[in-house]
Amino acid sequence: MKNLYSGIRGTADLSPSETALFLDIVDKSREVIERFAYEEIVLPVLEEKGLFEKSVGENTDIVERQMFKIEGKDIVLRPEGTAQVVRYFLEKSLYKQHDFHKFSYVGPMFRGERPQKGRLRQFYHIGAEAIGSRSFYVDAELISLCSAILENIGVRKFKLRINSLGCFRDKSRLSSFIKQSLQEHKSKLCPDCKRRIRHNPLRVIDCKKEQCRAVVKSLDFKEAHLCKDCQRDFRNLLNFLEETGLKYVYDPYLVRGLDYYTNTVFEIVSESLGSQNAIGAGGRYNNLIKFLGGPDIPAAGFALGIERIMITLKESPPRYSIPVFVAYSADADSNAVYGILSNLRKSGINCDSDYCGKSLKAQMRNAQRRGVRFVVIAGRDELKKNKILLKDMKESRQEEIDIGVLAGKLNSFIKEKKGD
RNA sequence: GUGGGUGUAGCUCAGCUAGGCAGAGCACUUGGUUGUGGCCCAAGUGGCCGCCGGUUCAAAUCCGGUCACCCACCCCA
Repeated sequence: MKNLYSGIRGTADLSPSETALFLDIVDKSREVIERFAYEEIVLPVLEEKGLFEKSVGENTDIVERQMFKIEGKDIVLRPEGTAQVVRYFLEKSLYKQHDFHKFSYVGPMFRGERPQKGRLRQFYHIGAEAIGSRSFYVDAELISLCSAILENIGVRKFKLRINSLGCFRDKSRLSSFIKQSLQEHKSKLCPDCKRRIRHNPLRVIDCKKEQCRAVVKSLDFKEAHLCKDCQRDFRNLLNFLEETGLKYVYDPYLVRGLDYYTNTVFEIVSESLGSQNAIGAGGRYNNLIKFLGGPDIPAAGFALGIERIMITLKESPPRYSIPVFVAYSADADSNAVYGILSNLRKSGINCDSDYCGKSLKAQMRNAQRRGVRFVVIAGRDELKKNKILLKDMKESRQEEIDIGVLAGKLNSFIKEKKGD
């Protein structure tokens, strides 16, 4: 036998246990997101190409070569969520309804990168965006939401790195400062950085290579590029984070690659991830809404990568198992057997049976393997008396009971033995 | 997009250096006195050795290509 089809490169199939973990992460995230009063929205996977060119930036890798395009149309599979939420916000003129909005979303994103650990072509984001306030308390709230989600999920070791790029003017100033001052050190930089000076000078200060780090350190700019307001806001934010007990690492060399970021940028990294070590990242984008043709409204947000969170969690949640299995002997009346199964389900009991005509021994083995607590054994003689055997697998005890009281009995057993 | 590694049973892998019947463990199926799980024992099922081509009497093994996966770079969440 030969498989005719295989999955698309860079996409993943989640097994039942992986799916359980995935859904657990989503559930626990939603729990926290709700507590922080962000409203979940579901947006389409298809978007106009131009939206991302304009917001994420035409010179970014994402836009230049990682977007999946629909043949012959200016439509792409969304590579990220923020631009899309802003598109929705503007299209529905939500700023006319209230001046402040908080949204969250969960869904697949698509980028045509070469697959690697923690890097798929279809991957899932959990994101949150707060639109309409300049307050640093919003930045703090997003960061605290982000870490509360991770804690609730059970991600143990993560680090928050934070920086401020400053407002649009500060950011451009920093950019040209870097560009200029790096020209004379150009020969000392790695080939990648030599290229970066031209189209994305900010990324040079984020380079991990020793040689480049040394050059960047010698520039010693830190917060020098920030205007008074931005400096004050950033200080206030860091102060507040400290007051509320949120640990962070101030990293003046942290840069986010998307064009729309201004002021606060942050990322959450975990060491258990390998080279794709960011589980989440975000920041302010005070100019994006205006840039996309809307009013001058500030905003901030973040996104977490579900697959990357899954990698950091070694333990899967305990596998779902049914409490009841209906086994039967070969000579039992099968209508009666499947009738019992059906009635148990009507009584709200999760249960299963054998559909392959296996021996009773094999059925018992199957039930054991699946972690079933109670087995209903239906034999010909018992069925004739309108009875069955109810076996407690853990206690290794069984008793003969009337079919009429089975569901009630099981329901109270399940309640009582829950968790043991 | 660049570099390196790996493709053999459902899973984890040995076999490849030096060509000669396709292997192990786990899992699965059946059985070990009539109709009962775990532990143990026995037997059994299961492979186009990723794919295409070349060399050879003979290829999982050598050579060329190709695809996929993994890791790193890059990029990003």
